[in-house]
Amino acid sequence: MDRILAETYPDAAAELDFTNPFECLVVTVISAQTTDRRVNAASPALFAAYPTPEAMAAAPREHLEQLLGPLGFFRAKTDSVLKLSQALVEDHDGEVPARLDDLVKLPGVGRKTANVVLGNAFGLPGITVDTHFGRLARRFGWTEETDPVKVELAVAALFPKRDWTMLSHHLIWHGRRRCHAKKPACGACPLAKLCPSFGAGPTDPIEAEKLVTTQGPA
DNA sequence: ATCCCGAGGG
DNA sequence: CCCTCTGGAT
Repeated sequence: MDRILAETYPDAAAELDFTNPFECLVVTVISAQTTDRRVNAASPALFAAYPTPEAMAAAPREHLEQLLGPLGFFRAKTDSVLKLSQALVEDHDGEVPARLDDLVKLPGVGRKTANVVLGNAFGLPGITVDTHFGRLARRFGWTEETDPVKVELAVAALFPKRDWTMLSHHLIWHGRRRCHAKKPACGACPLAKLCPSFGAGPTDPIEAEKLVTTQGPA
């Protein structure tokens, strides 16, 4: 299945430059409620100006707001990256911690963001459980999403190679290119044969949500 | 109108 | 549980 996704989303590899933990962390934080295209457009200038936690912690708020403007929520995001950088400097010696417990204690970092950093920057078990993945999970009827261990087990069964870095990005691209919120491209979906919502099941995302008994992934 | 690689606060 | 933060693409 890893191979199928790699062939289906060849461009996902090009987007993979999240081995720098700080960049990975900041990019994920500012990605909230925004599209990856705008994040990718804004990121080079952001990290050219402020490549480290120390530099970003000392950045003028006005300049950050200008850089983050096109993303939306720019005041909240400026606040987030400033507080995040300051916490990294003050509490973690300017380094991004590689443990889930430490990551979620950082201001503005929740479980989704922490898992992205673990999976992408550190190569540890941690998948990108974003809204894209939420749709996929609902379609597959995974109702234990709130238990991250269950989610990881389910995904590991689907992707036995467990290349967490590529998996995270393939799931993102799968959400972007196939498993849309509205009008999903089920006909071109590489997971169609495995998806309970394909064919007999409802393909409309609103109908598919009725399949679950609990909330989506946290 | 709806949604996007969410988190914090009430 | 609810709400707010925000702008651009479709």
